[in-house]
Amino acid sequence: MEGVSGNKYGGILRFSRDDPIIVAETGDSSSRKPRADAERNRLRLLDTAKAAFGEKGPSASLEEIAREAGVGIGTLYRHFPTRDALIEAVYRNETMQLADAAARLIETHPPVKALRQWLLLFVDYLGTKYGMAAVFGSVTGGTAALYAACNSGTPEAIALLTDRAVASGEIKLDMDPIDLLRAIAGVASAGPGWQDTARRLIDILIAGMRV
Amino acid sequence: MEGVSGNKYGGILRFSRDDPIIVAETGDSSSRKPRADAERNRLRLLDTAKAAFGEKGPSASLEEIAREAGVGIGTLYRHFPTRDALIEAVYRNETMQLADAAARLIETHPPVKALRQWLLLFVDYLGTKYGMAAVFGSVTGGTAALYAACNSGTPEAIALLTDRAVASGEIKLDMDPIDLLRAIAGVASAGPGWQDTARRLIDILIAGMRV
DNA sequence: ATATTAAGTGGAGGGCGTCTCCGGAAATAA
DNA sequence: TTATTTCCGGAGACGCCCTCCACTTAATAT
Repeated sequence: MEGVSGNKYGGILRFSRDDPIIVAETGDSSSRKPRADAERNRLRLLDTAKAAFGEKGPSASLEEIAREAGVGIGTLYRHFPTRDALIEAVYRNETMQLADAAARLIETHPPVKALRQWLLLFVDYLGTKYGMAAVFGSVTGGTAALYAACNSGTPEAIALLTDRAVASGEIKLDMDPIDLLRAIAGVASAGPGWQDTARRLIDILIAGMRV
Repeated sequence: MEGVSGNKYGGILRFSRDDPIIVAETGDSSSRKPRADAERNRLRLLDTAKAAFGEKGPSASLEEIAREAGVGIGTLYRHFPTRDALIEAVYRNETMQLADAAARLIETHPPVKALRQWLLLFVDYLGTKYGMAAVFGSVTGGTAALYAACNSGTPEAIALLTDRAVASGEIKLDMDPIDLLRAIAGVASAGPGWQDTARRLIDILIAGMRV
């Protein structure tokens, strides 16, 4: 499992180092002000990458992304040393909305209904972002990419929802709740109409978790 | 649907001796006996590819497969014009065992138990064939590969099982049963220990389908 | 305004993959 | 054996990943 050295994407199976991405001006006092062109290029790359992943899935060509963004391939790699880093950066913003929605649903809905509602939102979300769905089922990206894409509050969001529902005594769940998302994303590889299937699956899952 | 259409060479996708499906024998009596070395190479390729997919997933290098099989890359492409064609050929035999198991379970177990038992078998199967699990969630291969890998009786097998369970009035299911497999395969992208998760998921699914 | 300097740029290049093409080898039929 | 047909196999064109480093340029110091 770990020894897969023949992988053509050298960095894919490595976990990303801690967060080079968030700018977070935590007073690193000594240094000079960051260059303006660097940040500009970073944003251009993110924009282009988002579009590319959206329409070609997570294995879109990085060279092409750089070309379309009008920067050299070296610049892309400087900003995002691995494909995972780029994917993570792209979807970080995106998935934050899901996390926010979770907080809102918790305040306005009873436990199980909130959970169900959020899962439905998750399906909608996968629907609007083809690349996103692919990331979840990705083989190329594997676990690393999955975790990366999730590290924006999604695990916490669903954990919050399921914990509350469990605490209310209405459901029981003896597995990592993120696997519910994996299961849902699993049907996203089906053809058109998968969203209906996904929604039915949600109801099955919730019914199956009820005590 | 459009994916596998690269079949410009006739008859390439013919399968081995006891395959009643494709052979179809439409009186091409005019031609000579197929060459022995061709069939030999085809089998060597299948063997090697099975091993390669098993340990490196469905994106294993075709060049390496050809090299290990001791044939030229051209020969590989002659027999299997696309990666999907090779994957399909490899897993056709494999999945037939699952279909057989379904028939057996139907005769020896009550409806729901048979279904559950078969799903557990499916998990075991994914476990022994890493490549197999990857195929289900594959992006590279996409839908085409998925369908290809499934076209060996797996859809029929699970349809049989679920139909029987539904007919018995014990469960209800308003979706393509193959999506149950997709959901299960979805958690296979998780890290080590995913098999336990998958088994718990099965129980949740079955509980959720109960009327 | 000019010099200084370190961060940032971009593309050439090596390695590996996919896929096509076709001259030549090999097996079958006569 | 010879003729005919099928099949082999690797060279070659091209794409992608990723590294490396000579050069550029924005931010500072003078």
